[in-house]
Formats: sequence, structure tokens, C-alpha cells
Amino acid sequence: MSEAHRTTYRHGELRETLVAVGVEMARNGGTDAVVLREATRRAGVSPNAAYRHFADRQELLLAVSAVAQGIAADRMVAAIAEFEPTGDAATDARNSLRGVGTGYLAFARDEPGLFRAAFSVPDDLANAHSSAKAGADGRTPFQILGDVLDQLCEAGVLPADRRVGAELLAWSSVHGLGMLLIDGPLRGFTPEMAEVTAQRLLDMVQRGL
Amino acid sequence: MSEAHRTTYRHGELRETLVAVGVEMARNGGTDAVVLREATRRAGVSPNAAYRHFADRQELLLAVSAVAQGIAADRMVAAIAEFEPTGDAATDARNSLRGVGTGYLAFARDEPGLFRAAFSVPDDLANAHSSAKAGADGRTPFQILGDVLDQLCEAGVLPADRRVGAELLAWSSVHGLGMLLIDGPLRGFTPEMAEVTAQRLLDMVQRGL
DNA sequence: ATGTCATTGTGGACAGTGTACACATGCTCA
DNA sequence: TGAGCATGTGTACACTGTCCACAATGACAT
Repeated sequence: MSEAHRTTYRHGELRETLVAVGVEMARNGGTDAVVLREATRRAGVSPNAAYRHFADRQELLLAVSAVAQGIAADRMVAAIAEFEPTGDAATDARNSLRGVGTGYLAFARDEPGLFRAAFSVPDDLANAHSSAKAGADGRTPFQILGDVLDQLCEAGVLPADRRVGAELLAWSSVHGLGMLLIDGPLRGFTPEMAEVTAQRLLDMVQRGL
Repeated sequence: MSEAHRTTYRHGELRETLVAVGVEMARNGGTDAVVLREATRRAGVSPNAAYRHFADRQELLLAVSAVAQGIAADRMVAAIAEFEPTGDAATDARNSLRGVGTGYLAFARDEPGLFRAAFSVPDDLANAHSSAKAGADGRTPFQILGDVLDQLCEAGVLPADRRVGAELLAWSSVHGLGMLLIDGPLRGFTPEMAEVTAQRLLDMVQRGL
């Protein structure tokens, strides 16, 4: 991560190092804490070296954001896995949807800095499938949500005519709560209050989707 | 707003001026665009003069945020007023809820900078009723939403046992969509796509609440 | 009317930021 | 071996938030 002094003139892995350091900075402090000069300092390199790998700070931010989304994806699949299969496709699908939401919100709570870095850095939906944003199993958060919605659809829980675009509805709800909890007026909620609200929100989504 | 040179040594309304200028800066560029030095410059005053009225930049930001919330409140009541009373309490209440959401999202779309300033500056829910955040009719966005939910409850649309905390659920959904539309991956949605998604989201909330 | 004093604004300074330009180094391949 | 390109360095600029000591002003007690 932070090799303060190196022997070779060439660093060799500067880009990767800068991203890794950036992620660490984002972890506490969020997007604003990702400071280009500080990152190069920790990488043991002059400030301008970064510009050989990123056009500007924003581009570094995008790379950090992608990594953070991958971490979020891992949280989500882990939360899905918490539910044991019941054998009933409908119940399993519903549980998976709940897992997606719970994982997303757990990520927001446990890693608020990474959460903001992951989901409030401007980026187009068109890139939502870019592999850089994928978790360990190769799926991005958006894809995971999509797969669960498909599952819900196949199980007959979600009417087919409501399937398209359902990602955005579910995502909006959960994302909004996440933001309000860490940056907004719901900051200061105890973990218990947050959990209760989260489960109620997921109930609402399930009913309303 | 920007009286570059004044005659008196005392400005007289520096605090108000700085906030007004801050709002203008937030309007294009959001929170990050609220720059203390630039604000004092536009107010025709030395940078440090600001520190007689705000402990630091964050405190200025809070004041700007409060004003922005007031503007949001106005949008919301305007959107509610768009629906003509039908005479049926249940329908009217549902329309009002839709108005709240539509107004909130219209504000996000038309004034993304102010929207972010209004709702992503850290502040406790405890202060959600502070009069500084109120719109022209004296109610804050949070209060407006609460009133509509009460209305929904009285009309028998919303079961009483789901009333408490319902603000947070509705708010989360709409807030999330707003954030995704302006800062997140849904940026680049055409106004039409955004509108369709918004209406579907409001359908979901209404069903699920 | 005068003198005291808290309030409000000024000037200068410091550390820190992103980024542009010119230059140095060293790996790769003809 | 030498040319050229990719990568890292140094210096510089404009800008930021904030600290400190000082100056102007108006209000109020004497």
C-alpha cells in the first residue's frame, strides 16, 4: 500500500497503488477525503506522477468508486446467503430481495465512506455492468439486484409487466434510506432504530413493487 | 446581493448577504461550490469577515441548506396545489401524497445544486422542524410530508399502526430516486424517463406504505 | 461630552490543494 | 547501440480554509 521509498525509478504498480490508497482514504471521510496529493505521498511518489494514470482527480475518484461498488456487491451476496433455502421458490426469492436490501444498508452503515464513494460519484447507468465494479463473483450490485428481481418474477411473485425498470424503484428506496442515515437528517439514529426502519422499508418495497 | 464596494465600514447585513450568495453558488454546483472566500468577495468584504458570523464553512453550509429546504418546501406545496379537490377525502389525500413526491422530485430535477445543498448536508432529524428550514407557509418539508400522511390516515387510507415513522419510508424512496437521478447512475436519464420512473416509484410507495 | 468596551471588519500569513509545463529517467524494440 | 515512448520529477501558480494581531465603529455608562 504505502511504500514510502522505493529503489527503482519506475514504481511498477502506481495505478493500482493509488486506487488502493484512495479506497483507504474514502473509507474514512468519503469522497472528499480522497486527496490526490496525499495519495501520491503515501505511494512514495511525486504529486504529478498521478497524472500519468489519471486525467484528473475525478478520474481517480471513478476508479475508487468502482472498487467500492465491488465491495458493496460482496456485502450483498453475503447477506443473501444468510437466508437458508426453504424449497419454496417464492419465499426464497423474497428472502433474496430482502438480503439485497439488507446487505446494501449494512454496507452503508458499516462503511459510510465507501458507500458514498460507491454510489454518489457521477457515472452513467450505461456503465453499471462494467466489470471493474464487480464483486468477487463477477456481478455488479446492479446485476445482483436484477438477478433477484428475475428470480422474483419467475417465482410468480412479481408480475411480469412490472419487471422492467423495477431495479430503479427498489434501488431508489434503499439508496435513499442509506443516504439519509449517513449524510442526512437520520444520521444519529441508533443502529436499532436504523434496523427497524430498514426492515419496514423493505416490507414496503416488497408490498409495493 | 453583490455590492462590490460599500461606503460604511460596517456592512450591516453581512450574514444575510453571505447566505444569499451561498445559495446562489449552491444553485449551480451544489455544496462543493459554496466557497467561503468567493462568497466574501461577492459581498465586497474581506475573507475573514465571514468568521464573525459563522464559526467555519460548515456553519455557512448549514444556513444555506436551511434556505434550500425552504425553497423545496415551496415546491412541494405548489405541487400539492396542482391537484383540484375531488370531494373524496381518500382521493384527495392520495393526490396530496403524490404531490409531495412530485414536488420533491421536480425540485431535484430543476435545482439539483440546491437539492443537494438542502438534503445532503449533515443535520439531525431533531432540527427538522427548525423554522429556518420552512417555506413560505411556515412548514418544513418534513412537516408537509407529515401533514399529508396524517391526512392519509384520517381518510382511512393508511392504517393507523403504520403511521408512525411512515415519513421515513416515503422520504427515503423519493430521496433515493432524486439522488440517483442527479448524482448517481441515473444521471443522463431524459426528463421523460425520469418522470415515468418517478410516477412508478410513487405508485409503489402508495401501494406499499 | 467623554471614555470604555464589545462587535465587526481588515491585513498578513500558513499549510494545503489540484493542476500545468518543462525536464529527467529508463524500458523496449529496431 | 540507439531512438522513442512511457513514466516519474521539479518548479510554479492560483486557489482554498483558517489563525492571529490589529483597526474602525457604534452603544452605553459616567
